[in-house]
Amino acid sequence: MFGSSEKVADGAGDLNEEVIVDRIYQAVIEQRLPPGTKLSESALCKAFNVGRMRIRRSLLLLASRNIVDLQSNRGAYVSSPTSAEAREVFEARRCIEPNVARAAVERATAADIETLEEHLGWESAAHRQGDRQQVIRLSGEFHVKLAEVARNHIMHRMVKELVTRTSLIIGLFGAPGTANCHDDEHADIISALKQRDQDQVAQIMTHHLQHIETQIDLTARRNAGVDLTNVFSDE
Amino acid sequence: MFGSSEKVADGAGDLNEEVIVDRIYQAVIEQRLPPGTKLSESALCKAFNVGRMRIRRSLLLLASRNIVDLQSNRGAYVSSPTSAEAREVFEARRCIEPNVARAAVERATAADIETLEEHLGWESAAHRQGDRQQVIRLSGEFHVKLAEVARNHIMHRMVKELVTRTSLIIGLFGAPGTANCHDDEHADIISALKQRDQDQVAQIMTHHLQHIETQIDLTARRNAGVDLTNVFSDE
DNA sequence: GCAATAAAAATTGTTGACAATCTTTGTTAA
DNA sequence: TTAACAAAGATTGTCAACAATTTTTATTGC
Repeated sequence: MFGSSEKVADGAGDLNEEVIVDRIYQAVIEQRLPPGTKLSESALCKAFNVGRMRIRRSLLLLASRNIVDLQSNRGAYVSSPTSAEAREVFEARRCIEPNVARAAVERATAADIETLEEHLGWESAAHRQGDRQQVIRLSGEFHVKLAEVARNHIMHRMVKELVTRTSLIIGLFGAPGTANCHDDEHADIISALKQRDQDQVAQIMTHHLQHIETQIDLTARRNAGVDLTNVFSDE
Repeated sequence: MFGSSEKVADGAGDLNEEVIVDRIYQAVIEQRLPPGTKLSESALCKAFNVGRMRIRRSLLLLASRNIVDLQSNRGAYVSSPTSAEAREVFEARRCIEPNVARAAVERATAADIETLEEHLGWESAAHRQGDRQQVIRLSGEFHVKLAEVARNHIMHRMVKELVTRTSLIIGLFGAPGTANCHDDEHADIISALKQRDQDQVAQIMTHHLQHIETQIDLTARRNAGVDLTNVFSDE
């Protein structure tokens, strides 16, 4: 329940940049790291129990994905997308994800579909139990997992970045308590996937993304800051 | 004509990572840095006249875009895409660039079209003069400039990365002397752009990308290495 | 009490030295 | 001559100390 337990928990230790970047991605997706949160080097060093260089490299990578802003001599902050940037993110998703879904139809194995259905099960379970954080995490991850099924590393990486940024956008512009997605639309996607109907999958995805975009309002801006030590504790 | 002139030329100096990354992108696009070329830190330090840290950060950024491979304890090498990766790059381009072209139709100003036509002029001039390196550079850049017209930073960045990787792929798999694109197809794109016909622009782009993909053969693999000091000299 | 200023603390940026690893060179023996 | 091995050299990875900047705290004057 405290940051340093990171090291204690898996004493094997020495996480590489990829792991650190991924953990921060996760934290952003789950909205445990709201936009604007300062990511100080020393705090991250303690949280992940690694040297400062490792952290700096991780922050650079996150900045190159627009997940954090690196301000000269002032430190790293979780990115706060502007409304213009938000529009770009959604446009990019509308361009890419329907095609990702198409590719997923082409390449989905029975095991893939099973995995997605299992995921959907978790999603609706979290929804029923009112576990908001899990709902957020799982609904975002659905898109990433679908991109995995598409078996294109470039697009997978892209979707991961876009989903993460969407989480930030929803955190800033969405109505409080709004999740990323409605799981029933995810169910429709899986259903079309099983029927191997590329056009329909693409169409549902397009509509789904439009739906998400509808749920946000580009005016009000919440701010927030959290304690890093707690964010990265073992749950 | 030699590396250290870099500093002498613009003594203002102190290039930041963005500039260094961009210059290496350029060099890769123009195939002055063939796949497999070792990018040793000391050589780059001399070439750009910056400290090692700056170079290491730049290499990390390039690695995160799959332009260079970072091998532990062995150094950085210009990426040598496998045939599988090549397929992923082309698939990604087919997914993204037709939509980029569509967006460009939506947002192109008269000035934008003029810029593109001017660029096309340079392209055909280079083609006529048989200046292969310029042909390569300009034909790749056309796609990047089109992405600029689309006014979406995410997609612009994406196209830049994909075009650069395509240069590597052509260098490895393409017939020797093959350029990136045929400029007449670029002319068709501009023409459709002027008519504001989104569907047609997308269709031409799709066909154009297929054409590029056709020109490569996924069997033979050339190797090469060059002298860094010459590559980054002022032309 | 409040604003402005100055000192102190904390944080980030950079550099250089050292350790670890790989590569090359040279030597020896089969 | 070739292969295996050892030493030397070069390159990359890491760390700790220092410099530069920002943020916080304390003080002074109004």
